[in-house]
Amino acid sequence: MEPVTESAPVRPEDIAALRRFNRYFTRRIGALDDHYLGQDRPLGEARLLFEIGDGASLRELRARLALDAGYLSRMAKALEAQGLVRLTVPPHDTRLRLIELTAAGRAEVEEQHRRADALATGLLTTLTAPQRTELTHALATTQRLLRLAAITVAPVDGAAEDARACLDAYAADIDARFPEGFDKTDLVRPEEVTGEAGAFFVAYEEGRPVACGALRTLEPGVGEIRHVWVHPDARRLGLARRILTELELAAAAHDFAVVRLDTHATLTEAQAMYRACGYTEIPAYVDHVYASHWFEKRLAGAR
Amino acid sequence: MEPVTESAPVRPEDIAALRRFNRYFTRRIGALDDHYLGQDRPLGEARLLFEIGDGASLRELRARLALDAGYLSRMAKALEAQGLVRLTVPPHDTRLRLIELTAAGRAEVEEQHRRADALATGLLTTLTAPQRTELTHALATTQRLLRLAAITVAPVDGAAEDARACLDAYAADIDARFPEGFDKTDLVRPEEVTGEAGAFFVAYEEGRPVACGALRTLEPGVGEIRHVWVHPDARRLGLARRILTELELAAAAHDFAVVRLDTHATLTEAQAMYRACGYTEIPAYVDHVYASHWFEKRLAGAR
DNA sequence: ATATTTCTTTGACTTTAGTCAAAGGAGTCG
DNA sequence: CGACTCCTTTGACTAAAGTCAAAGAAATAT
Repeated sequence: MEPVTESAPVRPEDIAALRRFNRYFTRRIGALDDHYLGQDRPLGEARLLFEIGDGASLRELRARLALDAGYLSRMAKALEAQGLVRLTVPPHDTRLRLIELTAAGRAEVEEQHRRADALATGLLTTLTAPQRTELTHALATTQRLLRLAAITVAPVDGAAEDARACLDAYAADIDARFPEGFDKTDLVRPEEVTGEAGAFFVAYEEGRPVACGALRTLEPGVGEIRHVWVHPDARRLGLARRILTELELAAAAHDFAVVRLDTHATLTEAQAMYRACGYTEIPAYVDHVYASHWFEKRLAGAR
Repeated sequence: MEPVTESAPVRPEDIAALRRFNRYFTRRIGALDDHYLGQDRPLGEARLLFEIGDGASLRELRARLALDAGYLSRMAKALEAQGLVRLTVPPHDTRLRLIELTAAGRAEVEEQHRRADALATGLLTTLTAPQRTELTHALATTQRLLRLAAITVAPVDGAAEDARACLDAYAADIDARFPEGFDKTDLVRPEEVTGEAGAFFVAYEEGRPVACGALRTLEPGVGEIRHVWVHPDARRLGLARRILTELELAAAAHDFAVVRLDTHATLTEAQAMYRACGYTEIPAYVDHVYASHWFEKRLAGAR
């Protein structure tokens, strides 16, 4: 299966705007940043130092920064020789190396932060207070949409690791949020969301699953949307809506004429979203302890 | 003399927003771009190729890209050996080298453009049409404010080269725009905008003068603001307003209780700006052929 | 016309960044 | 226990990026 999203052709002016911005930004700001941040230190080392944070294993850093093992090993050694980091062997797995900042290393990172702050401050001082606020809003919007754009939604098997991870997180979320708790046996079973029976989608941001949604057969011709969940870090991006769209497309492809779903009374934003997406409230079609509102949408595109 | 702008302290949340964005953008988008753009070619060469455009001298490129002379010379030779550029000697100064793209070089640059377009398109396809529009607006706002933030306004001598360049551009602008034309002898004389008599400000973007404004003594205690001009490429950023603010601060520092200015009937945006900045329309205080509206502002901060 | 400056080229380097493969010690799984 | 996998280290490279200084040819300033 491939992604099922269909979308309008991208307008040239939007492409041009993005490219113009990209060019301006990398030339003017990004370059500055790298230059000031590194100062005396090679950029690679500076970046590594920065990424260590409160300690990490070389293995993690290698994955995160996409570095060659040998290259990283040597950089770590170089930083150790400069007294900026400490390399230790974790007792639970002596193959690994933990790397953490020494006091000197922490001072260096803080100096990096100070410089970056000074750079940002220098830029902002020339703006008036309302302009700064406007900029902050525009940056937030830009970042939100770029993040959303970089997230891909793909159909996955309900039994796949990513799917289970999302469902577990979903269950834990619900369980923590509602006094009724959440009974894990109430989750969809993999076979309910596979092939003819239904569908399961996972959204990925930089390779990590950050949202999911399930579609299963409620009765012939009627689908049920369940477990629409978004990782806390990825909320307020408009991701739930995208998952919903995918699920509806899948529902149409499964020849469902109608999809239904239920939601909890306290999730008012979710309810607002469903309404905005064309759902109408209906009487209870099923009884879950944690459900208190039921919605339905008639699908136009069923074949 | 130093810049006279006084401004509110920068709020930490604005600094944080800018840094967060910077980090996200350079990591996610900027990096991608470089990687795809270069492809088989060293990044340095790819960038150089891109910057040549419709031809340039090595001297220009050296300044623009901040490259070492030797390094650039060698890269140019490498590109020439690959048949992508042609190096010629301009007749008017045989020390210089002009570099221009050959057909093959142009094809290569176009390929770069295509790849960058494809990259941008790929990002944008996952967004809905309204989201794309929203992104484009947010990008435009961000870029406008970042540009504005990166522009510095400095007092310069009225006889300085940059000042004269701005005034010449101003005069040419007016001359082209109004049927009455513009008589250059009507420009302020350097001594009118120096020291006790007045002030002259030039705004710089990446080292180039992009706007100016003059303050001169009209009569004791009364200043006159003249020649507020913004380069066509730097309009709609809010730069005129910034120049105006600088001029008013200078006027206050010169103990002017009042500043006046005149403007042409057709410059309705300018008039709106003056009104928004606290100017009120007054009867003619002087007669320039091209003036048809006169404004005045009483300054609070005169010492 | 002479001195000074400007611009490019060349030689001789160094540093940074990165790759690849071999090797060896530690876990893990059957 | 043995095979296999994982993680790091080390050696041996290469390519890219960049620096510095000397030198030569042309323009420009005095």
